[in-house]
Amino acid sequence: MSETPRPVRRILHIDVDAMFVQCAVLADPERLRDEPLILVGGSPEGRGVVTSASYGCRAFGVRSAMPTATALRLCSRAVVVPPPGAVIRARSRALGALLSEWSPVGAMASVDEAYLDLTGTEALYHHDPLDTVARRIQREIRERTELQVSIGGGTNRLVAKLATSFAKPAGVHIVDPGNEDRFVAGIELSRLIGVGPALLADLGRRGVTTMSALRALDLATLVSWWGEDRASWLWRRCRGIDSSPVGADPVTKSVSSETTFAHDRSSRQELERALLGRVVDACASLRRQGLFARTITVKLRDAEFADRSRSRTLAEAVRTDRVVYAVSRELLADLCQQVPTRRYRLIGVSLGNLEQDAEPEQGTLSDLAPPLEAPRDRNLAAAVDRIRARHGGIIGPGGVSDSDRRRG
DNA sequence: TCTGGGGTCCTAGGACCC
DNA sequence: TCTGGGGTCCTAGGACCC
Repeated sequence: MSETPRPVRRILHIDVDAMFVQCAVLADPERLRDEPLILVGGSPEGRGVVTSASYGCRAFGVRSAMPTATALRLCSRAVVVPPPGAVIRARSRALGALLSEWSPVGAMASVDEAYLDLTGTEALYHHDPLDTVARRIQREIRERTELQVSIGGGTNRLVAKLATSFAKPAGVHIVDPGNEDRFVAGIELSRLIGVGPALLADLGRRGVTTMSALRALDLATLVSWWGEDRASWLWRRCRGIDSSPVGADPVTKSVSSETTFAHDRSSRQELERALLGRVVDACASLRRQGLFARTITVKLRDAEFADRSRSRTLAEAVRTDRVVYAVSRELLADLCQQVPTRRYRLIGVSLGNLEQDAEPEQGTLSDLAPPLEAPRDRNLAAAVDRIRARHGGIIGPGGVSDSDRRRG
């Protein structure tokens, strides 16, 4: 079988530097424009953690996911602000729209990062080196969205993303074709995408603590440890090999809402009240995206940080607070019965098995059973959504939700 | 230091069907 | 009567990422 040579791919990974911090400044420039020490995250009194820290704070050792209280001990002069959700979503959309003008093949990978496949656009951009095109894109993003980004580039997504960390902040780092293997060889094992604490510990137990030690192993050894799939994934990964396409923006697979209590809760009543707030929040998000869900999952995290969940898949897809809460309440009861602990730190609900519309099929048994959601249920939910959109989220069945109360 | 909230993907076992 | 293998869906849990 003869293979036609595939063109060398030109992939960019665009990553907004401290996106949440930049957006906080854009949301409140008067107060924050000249402030070098900004922490975005939960309140230090509660159990909040740092979502994003300005580079000024990072110089003090502050990192994201660190408890806010700890971060303030390291950097006491920092200003703590909540995530500016609306600005983040708007700038993220603007970034995505701008990038789509540079290439038809691109995808947002999260609110603050995107991939762009420029393969085939060489003539369009005057056969300029990838580095030159990247800097042009970077400049245009700055001018049109006011966002500072770093850009990594290479022949595949993995290498492009790894390259970005060498570009931060505000830089561009391109790995030339043919240099992928050497480039990845010089990277710390813990920075390899997909290698987290658990895999690192597993490797450590087997005496593998460095990238060079991992790369020295043959595929057969890795297969004997983990089986074919995982072994070949890691074998390719530590050599910078990745043929995955850039693709399109991903479709939503689940919608969830969860909350950590300021203090552990134990009474069923308190848990149900908190659960209702999460259901109202998740269902509103579901409807905003025009979706229905068939699977409902309730999650509890106990004082020892152990998670337990119960889920149920319904015969038809639903979207109203009433039905989702009724099912969630039963799942919670089941969880409380089975789990010996009586103190919980977190409760959440997740909606999965999503569908674009939920028209009942004709001529099936569903004609015989009454639907879970009557049209009037859905109309009521839609009406509440409209009122909430006008007045800022104060209506819910049974009262004010947790997140609404926080907004005050 | 004591651990958020939004997600995606994977695995493994069991049920059920062909 | 006994046995098998593949496919799909569901559930629970866990790893990982931003």
